[in-house]
Amino acid sequence: MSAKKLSREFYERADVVTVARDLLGKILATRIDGVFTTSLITEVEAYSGSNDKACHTHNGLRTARTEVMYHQGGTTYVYFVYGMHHLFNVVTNKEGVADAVLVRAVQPLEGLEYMLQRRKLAKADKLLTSGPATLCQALGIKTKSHYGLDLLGDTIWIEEAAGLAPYEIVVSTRIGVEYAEEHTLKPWRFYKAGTPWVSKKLKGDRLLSDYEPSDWAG
DNA sequence: AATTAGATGTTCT
DNA sequence: GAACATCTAATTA
Repeated sequence: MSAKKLSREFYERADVVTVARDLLGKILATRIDGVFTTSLITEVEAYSGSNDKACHTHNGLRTARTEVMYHQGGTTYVYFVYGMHHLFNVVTNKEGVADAVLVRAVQPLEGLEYMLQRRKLAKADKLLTSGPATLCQALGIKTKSHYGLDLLGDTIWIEEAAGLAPYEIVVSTRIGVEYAEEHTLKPWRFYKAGTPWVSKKLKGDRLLSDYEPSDWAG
């Protein structure tokens, strides 16, 4: 593989929405429990500490759970929800600013048989890794050992994809944040157009090239 | 095809 | 004690 890890500067950029969009089409690699996997990032959501009621660090909330969101860009933020699921996030922005990108779906590449094994599935369809909790299962990501890791390290990292065909991006509202009031309908979710590796498609989703901010007004 | 219910435990009020 | 960046199986049509 002639792959190149994304730089610290990539993650530390100030606009988390832009970083989220740029993470689409990158390679997410893990070496966990002796198993190497790679996958293509196909769906993401941005969460902003400074202006987003859906974000765990809204209002500067700083607790044991959210601590790593304040670390430098390129750190992993893995947390446990609903009593049974782990979700994987990429911390962005500079140290002290708590933004993150939730990875919601990936397309399996290498290590497919191990992903199937971990998910106890027989076939590699979208059930395998389309959804923030299922992809963590498939990749072996767990809160305890994978919280606060450096993405420039060698357990979980993200690479530039080589020779990727051009693709369009879909803009959408985020999933499962109905409690976030005026931020519920913000267009901060992105996925690769046409791919089956997406958790959900919503009415109102639009190609980025056709997107008008007024589409989500009101 | 679309909707609903139940599982489960950590975190924050 | 309530809420939770979810998934799956079961139910309704």
